[in-house]
Amino acid sequence: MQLGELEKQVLQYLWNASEADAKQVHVVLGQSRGNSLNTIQSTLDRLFKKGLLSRTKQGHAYCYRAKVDREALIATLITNVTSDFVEDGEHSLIAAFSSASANLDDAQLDKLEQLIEQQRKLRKGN
Amino acid sequence: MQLGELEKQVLQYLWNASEADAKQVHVVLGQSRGNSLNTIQSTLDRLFKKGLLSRTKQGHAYCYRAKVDREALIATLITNVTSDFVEDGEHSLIAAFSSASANLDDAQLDKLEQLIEQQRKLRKGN
DNA sequence: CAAAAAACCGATTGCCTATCGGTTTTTGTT
DNA sequence: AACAAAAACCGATAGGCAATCGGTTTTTTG
Repeated sequence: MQLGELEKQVLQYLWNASEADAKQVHVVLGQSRGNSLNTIQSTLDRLFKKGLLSRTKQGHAYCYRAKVDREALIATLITNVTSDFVEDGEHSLIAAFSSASANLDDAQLDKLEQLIEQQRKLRKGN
Repeated sequence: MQLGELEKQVLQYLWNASEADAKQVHVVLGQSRGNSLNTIQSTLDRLFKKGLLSRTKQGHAYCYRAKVDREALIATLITNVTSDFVEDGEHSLIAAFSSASANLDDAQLDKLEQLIEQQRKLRKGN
């Protein structure tokens, strides 16, 4: 799945705003970029069709919400872009880590280890 | 940077073959997919221009080699696709792990931890 | 130097985002 | 119910990139 510039900005916006209709998004993004309300509407619709947003009729207009959070989207994008290069049984994140680990600083390594521990504890509980 | 289907296959091929000219790639990939030699040549050229392959005149024809290995490419792709979503100082892998950790099985968690350790040792050495 | 091989150029197709104009459908108001 | 305004929807166009080749130019080699 390919994301365009405007689509990314809309997503960012909705992660902050939690919800908004086309008009609101237009005021913030469209205005500054010089887009018409229509362009914003199309973009919201495209994101909706891609399953990245959910929407509900809120009286007058559709009210959009991000359906995936930032972390989940990042994970999806990584999987998509790497899947053709990853072997069976190999998880793309792990393959990715193998290649990117040198770019992580010590603090980030700590953080990751910490997240792993957290995940382990979570499992024991179940 | 966007990679097409054929481009990916060519890369995979070169990671295994270590080096090859258009003709050789064509025999293996083009034949089965029904591409002309020309298509293969264009693709090799496109990958070369993208900096993913290097080439040298080997007597008669260009001899291509992968300039980046699988892991490095994966790392690059991940960075590209996620860069708009990660904050300064944050690494996309860690953001991704936060959301994907639940999908990793125990063995994979082990593996990851192991890789972290390995990376740590590597650093102490320097 | 001439034939064959390889490289290069340019055009076409297909897919996807961005962008809007214009039409239809909904809503909210008399 | 009737209408005007708002919102949604449809369809078209432009731009970017991969895939695909035909055809021409340049190299190589006998």
